[in-house]
Amino acid sequence: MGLLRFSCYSIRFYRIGGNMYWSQFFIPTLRETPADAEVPSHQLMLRAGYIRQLAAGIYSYLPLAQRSMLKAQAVIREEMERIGAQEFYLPALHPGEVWMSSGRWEVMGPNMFRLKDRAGRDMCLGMTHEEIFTTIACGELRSYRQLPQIWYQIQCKFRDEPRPKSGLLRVRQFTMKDSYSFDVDAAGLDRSYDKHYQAYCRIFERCGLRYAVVEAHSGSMGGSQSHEFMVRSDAGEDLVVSCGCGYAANMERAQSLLDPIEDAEPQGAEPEPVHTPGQKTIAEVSAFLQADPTRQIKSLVYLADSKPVLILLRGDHSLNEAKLSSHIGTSVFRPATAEEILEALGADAGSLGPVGVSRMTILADQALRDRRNLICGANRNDYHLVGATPGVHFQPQWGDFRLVNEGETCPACRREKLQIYKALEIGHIFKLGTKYSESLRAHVLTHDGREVPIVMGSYGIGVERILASAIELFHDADGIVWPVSLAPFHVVVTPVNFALEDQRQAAENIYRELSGAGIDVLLDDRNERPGVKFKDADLIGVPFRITIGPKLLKENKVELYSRATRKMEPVPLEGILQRVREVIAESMPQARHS
RNA sequence: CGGGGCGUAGCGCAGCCCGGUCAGCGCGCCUGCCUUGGGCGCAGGAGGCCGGCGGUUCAAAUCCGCCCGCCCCGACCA
Repeated sequence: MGLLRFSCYSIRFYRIGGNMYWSQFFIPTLRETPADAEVPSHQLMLRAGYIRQLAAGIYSYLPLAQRSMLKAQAVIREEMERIGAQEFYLPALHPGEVWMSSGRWEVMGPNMFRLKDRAGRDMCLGMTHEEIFTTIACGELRSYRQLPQIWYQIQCKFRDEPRPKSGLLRVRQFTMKDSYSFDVDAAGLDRSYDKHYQAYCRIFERCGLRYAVVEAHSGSMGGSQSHEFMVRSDAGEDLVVSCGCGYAANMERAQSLLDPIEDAEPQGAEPEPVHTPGQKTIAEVSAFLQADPTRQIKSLVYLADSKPVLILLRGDHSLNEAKLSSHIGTSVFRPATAEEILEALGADAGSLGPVGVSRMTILADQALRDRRNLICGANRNDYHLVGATPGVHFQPQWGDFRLVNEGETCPACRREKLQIYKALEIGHIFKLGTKYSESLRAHVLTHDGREVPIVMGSYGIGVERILASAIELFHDADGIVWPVSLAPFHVVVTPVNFALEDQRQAAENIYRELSGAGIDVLLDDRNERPGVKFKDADLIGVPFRITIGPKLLKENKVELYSRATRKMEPVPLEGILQRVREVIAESMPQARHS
């Protein structure tokens, strides 16, 4: 096949060699949607013959999918090379000890595939490659003179997801472009991070995606700053909080402004216990005491590193566990059980509060700051306290612990209301800092001879998610509508009746002419009725179709059809290459970022 | 890991409740004829140890038990 004629670096970024006759190319389309598929990208990739499932969250990529994967990867390679990144290829099979030295052997928990070799040594399948790249850096990078470095690879990752779902959107084996930057100081990291930010914008723009860049929570990666690249989609599992002013953040990280609340003077100096039999939820207490939920304190007990913590929120707010995790500096926490709550506070959930609590940490959301005369549980079943004032009757550590709600005020422009939508994460960039270089002892000497840990960044793109999100964004009732840059073929040549000599000759001539000019062409030589061929071409999403029919052919013309616009235009045979070049060029997504 | 659902031909499904001419339908596939501008028509045909194991029974796709797999919701998720 033509692909063999090119080394991978000589693939033009929008073209893959190898052109095919449909009757011989493996495109197992399905007339009906397989029952297991729910989201559009999954349904269409199955129906259009791109993928087949092997097991839960494990898919085989058929030739069409592989061609689109290579197209996406070619765009990625070009843009990574543009920022000076160097391509590696690292093992997927790792010795456990590397992960033990970074501490993530435990942190990754059951999400990591683990196995033993014949000698009984712990091994695992890589979920990501901070440890491995850092190990190389550790052995080889000694001097600031060698920095900065940006290293990357496009390689498969393994994660034993608790719940694989939605076709290629959440899987257990997938392809990731991961890169890592190595700098001598924070300013260098800022530059490497910014390069990646720009490169990612260019990659996703060239892939034709509509995306947003949001502030993100860095999670178990550690590190100080992080952005996610998100595609708005109902198939997504993340929530993005955004504002018309440009503010956008992951739900885990998002903040908002609240309308001020004026509290009445408390009746007395001390909180007053009131009998609230059977009133446990905020709503029940609210109704019983005729007090708005905003006047109540919601008290939650968590066990963080096995120690109980009391968390206070405004009655109508919800806990944001990502923010809690950042504040307490551990991801090892969980809600306390009923027994643990009773032991810690002497009452059951529904009657909990901070007043008089001394033996445990009290964390309070800043929405409660400067409030007074509030209602909270009394730590005595069926009793609440009225008139509690933070800072007076209890002394919490203040922080941001709440989930924002739609319609609250944007923290950036301070004027508009926030929107919340579902989104797919297609890329994520992190400033790691020295977390891995310290634990794995990757140090360099500075200009003035000091030994410092390398300052690192880590950057990922889910390649399959580029394809899946493109399909989520661009499809219709008939099938996929690929951006030209990702389509497995640019053009399908469809003679209405391939058995007729004049149509066959015209088709083969066009096929040869376009292929020779570097265009990816599929020739539909099947002995099928035209309707079948049109339906299949629409389904697999080829951006342009050249239809060869008897009437126009008599005038030495063929028809150029655009999958996206569904417009048809007659084109003279002798001008077809030129016209196809034009329409491909016109519809090829361009990077807006410089 | 909790809750729910499903496993019968390549795909989509019926049959199961009420055991016994139930191995069935549509699409796809093969052969022939026909047809060729949006999944055409006619005729013939191939294909399934009914997810697995065990039990009940004269008899099990059907009832019971265990296991496995897959999907959905939740938990979880760099």
